[in-house]
This record gives sequence, C-alpha cells and structure tokens, in this order.
Amino acid sequence: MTDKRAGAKAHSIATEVRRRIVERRWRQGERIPDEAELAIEFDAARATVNKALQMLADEGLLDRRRRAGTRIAIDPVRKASFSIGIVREQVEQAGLVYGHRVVAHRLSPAPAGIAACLGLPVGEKLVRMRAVHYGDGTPFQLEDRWINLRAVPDLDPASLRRLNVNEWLVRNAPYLHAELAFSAENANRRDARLLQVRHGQALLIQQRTTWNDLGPITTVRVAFRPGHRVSTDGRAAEAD
Amino acid sequence: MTDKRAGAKAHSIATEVRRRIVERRWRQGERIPDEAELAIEFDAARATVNKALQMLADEGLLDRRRRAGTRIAIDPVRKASFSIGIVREQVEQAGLVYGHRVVAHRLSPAPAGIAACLGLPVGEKLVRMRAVHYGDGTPFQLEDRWINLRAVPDLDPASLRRLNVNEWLVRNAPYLHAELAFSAENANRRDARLLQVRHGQALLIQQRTTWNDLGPITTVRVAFRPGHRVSTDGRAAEAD
DNA sequence: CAGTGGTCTAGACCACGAG
DNA sequence: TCGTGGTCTAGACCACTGG
Repeated sequence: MTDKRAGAKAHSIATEVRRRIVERRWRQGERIPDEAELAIEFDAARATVNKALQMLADEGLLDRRRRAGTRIAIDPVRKASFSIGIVREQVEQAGLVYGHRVVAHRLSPAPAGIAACLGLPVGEKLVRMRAVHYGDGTPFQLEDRWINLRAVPDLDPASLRRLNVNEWLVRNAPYLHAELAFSAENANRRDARLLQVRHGQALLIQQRTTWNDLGPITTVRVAFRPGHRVSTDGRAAEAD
Repeated sequence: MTDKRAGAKAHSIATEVRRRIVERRWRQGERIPDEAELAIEFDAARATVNKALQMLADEGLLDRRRRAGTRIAIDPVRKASFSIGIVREQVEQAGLVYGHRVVAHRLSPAPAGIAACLGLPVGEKLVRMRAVHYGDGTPFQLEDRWINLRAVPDLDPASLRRLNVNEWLVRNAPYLHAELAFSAENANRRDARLLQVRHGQALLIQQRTTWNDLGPITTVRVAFRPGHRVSTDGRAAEAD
C-alpha cells in the first residue's frame, strides 16, 4: 500500500481503498478485486484485507456479498455516531460547574404514550422523576424520566430525592438494548419555567429508552437548553 | 459459552460477556479475566476472544488497556448511530411519493457562519442552493446548501436547477470526513412558508458538512417537517 | 456447482504502560 | 520490566448465492 503512516496494516489498506473510491479510480457500482487478489497486491494476509474491507462496509462505502464479490456502494448509506455519557461529564467538559435539582418524583400510573414507549400496559405503576441539570447555575437540560422498578430492583425509591438518577442508572443498571430519537418541540409552560426560557422557544428533544433482561428499564425525555448542539464524535460518517 | 444460537462464535462470546455484566456477575470497575483465560473458558482462539471484547469496547461497555487488562467501564459512554442516506429513500420508506423542487440557486460569497463551517475565507464564492423535498405533495424537509465547486469540479453549475443535488453528490462526490449536528430552531418566515408551517414552529435542524481530499465539499442545513423524529437504527447503544 | 466472503485457529511478534 | 492487549499470518473450513 502507498500509505505507511497509519500504524495498523488493516487501517492503511482501508485508507488506500477509500482513496481509490474518493479519487474515483474505483467508481460507484463497480466491483473491486476480491480479497485474495488484494491480499497479494497489499502483501497482507487475507484476514487483514477482510478486516479492512469490513470496516469500509460498516461505514457504508462498500457492498459485500458472498459469491457476488465486493462493490462500491451505489447510494452510500453512511453512519453518524454520537457518544452519550452522563450529564455531569457533558457539563464539566463544557467548562461549567455542574449542579442538579430533582423537581418532582412520585409513583404514577403510566399514560398511554409512556406505556407504548416501554411496551408495558397502560396504568402500570412507574416512578416518574423530573430533574434539571445546571451548568454554572443556569439550566443546561431538563430530564423527564419514567422508571420501571421491576427492571431495577436495587433502586430504592426513597432515595430518589437526593440521588442523581441518571448517574445511578448508568453505573448500576447496565442495559442490553437502547433506542434513541431526536425531535424538536416548542417549550411548553413547564419547560419554559424550568429551563428559564420563553414559552414557545424551540427545544431539541432527545427521547431515550433502555431495556435489560428483566424488561424495560427507563424512558427519558431530555430537553436541551436553546442553542445546544449535539454533534457526532470523532470519525463520523454520513451522506451529503 | 452457554449461548450457541448466535451463529458466530465471537458474537456469542460477546453476548455472554454482556450478560455477565448486565446480571452484575461482573461489576462496574472490576477487572475481567484476560484474553488467554477467556479463550480457554470459551474454547476459542485468542483472536476470537479479542474480536468479541473489541466489539464490547466499541460499545463502551469495556475499558481495555495494555498491561492493565480489561475492566467493566465505570461510566459507560455508549454510542448511538444513525443511518443517513438520500432523502428520496427516506420519503419512499415512509410510503410516500417523492418530489423535490429547487427554490433558489446562485453563486454567492460565503457569509461568516458558512465560511467557518467549511474552513474557507469569508467571501469565497460558493454555490448556494435551496430545495424542498416533498412526500405525497407535502413538504418533508427543507435543504439549504452551500457547495464548494473546487472540491467537486465535475459538477456543472448550470444543471443545478434540474438536478437533485443531494443524490448527485452522494453518487458522484464521495467524502473522506463528515461532521453532523442536531439542534432546534424556531421556524423563521422563509422556513415557515416553504415547509407550510406556522412562524415560530419548532424545527429539528441537522447541519452536515463533508470533506474530500480537495477540501470542503458542502455544508447543508436540513430542516425537518414538524413532528419528524430521527431515530437510531438497528442495535443502538446509549446511556441511561 | 463453484467462487466469494465469513469466520475460526494456532502461533507469533510487537507496543504500550502499570507496577 | 514484563504482562497484557493489538495485530498480523497462513491455512482451513464453511455458508451463501450467482450463474
């Protein structure tokens, strides 16, 4: 390969293949040489070439099929990935002093929308918890959470008032599956009051739901403060 | 491993390790046996165990360091990934008839915000193009795009009016790097008119910028129609 | 049917970095 | 320094699926 800079061989093969695609030496829809041929060209084992090509297939650049070979994707469907950790870290990485306040918490029957999110019957008793997270004393994000106690038997409802549930769950209730969606909503009166913005302000909303082997754990609606941007991390990939 | 159902051995090892974490047999911060030991336990080659553990490290569940071994992440920073293809496909997958209309296109000097996105000098001459994408005749998304012709010499500016630039770029200008961010904005008058929504309506905004070896290709602000949700695809991963 | 990718293996060497 | 993960290799067998 022409590119020796990248430490790992598989990585440098991937870089070279990517370059051939970008420079249009290999064009959309074309078939590229098979793994055995590339292994010879790049003086590598087939497993190494396989690793490189799988990376590119994961990025959406290649279309690979047994017997049919490897082709440059016609309409590349690329992927963007977001890192999502605990709120405190996001705030502190922004150079702000973190604070958080539990606004409300009580046992409530699940309304239809929440029940649907979690896949539980309407009216199921869940813990509902609302909290505001602050950066340097100003509201950073608003969290409206429903928790299924059956999936987290270790959680003591009595401690919810003083607990940072976000952190408690991250550390004590690992999940097997998660779903996440972004949308936008106009701030309602409650959002506006808690985030200290005007009524009707456009808010970026993130809805997250997680499951473990005991069932749904929690669903949470996070409203970010106006102007907040959620960005891809590191080597993102996405379509024009 | 106890789980034979999953076809691939590495995958079933990953599943088993994930289960031990979720069942809290292995707890946050604890060190797990090294690759060689797990290889014996699972009756697999070390390379196979390595593959499995790397998958879990990519998901954010494990923290791996040479010499220090592999530990369960204390604050798992999990990842959510979004597939992003061409607009037409999104519309058609929603079961709607696709349509698109170019609203404006002209050569303009880059304003400060756009120049900053692209890393080009303010005032650089770029193609600006605005278009509406429709599903069943109603606005689906609004695209406000700036294109750096230097990076896509093949693009004929004269054809912009009839071209679907989104698709042209995806097919003809593969990129090496991309950045993407979500935010929310209140619809301004122009947004409102083109999307046929009321002024002030909260809109989900996606800003994308791409680069190839010739420099920045394009930056585009996509405004989705109200109520649209952008969701994770497939096996998502994310934090509570 | 046979060519291609998918995966595993056993062994090897190396690079990092904790102790 | 030396244990641990990171990576590569040569070879093998298998599973799809296109022709």
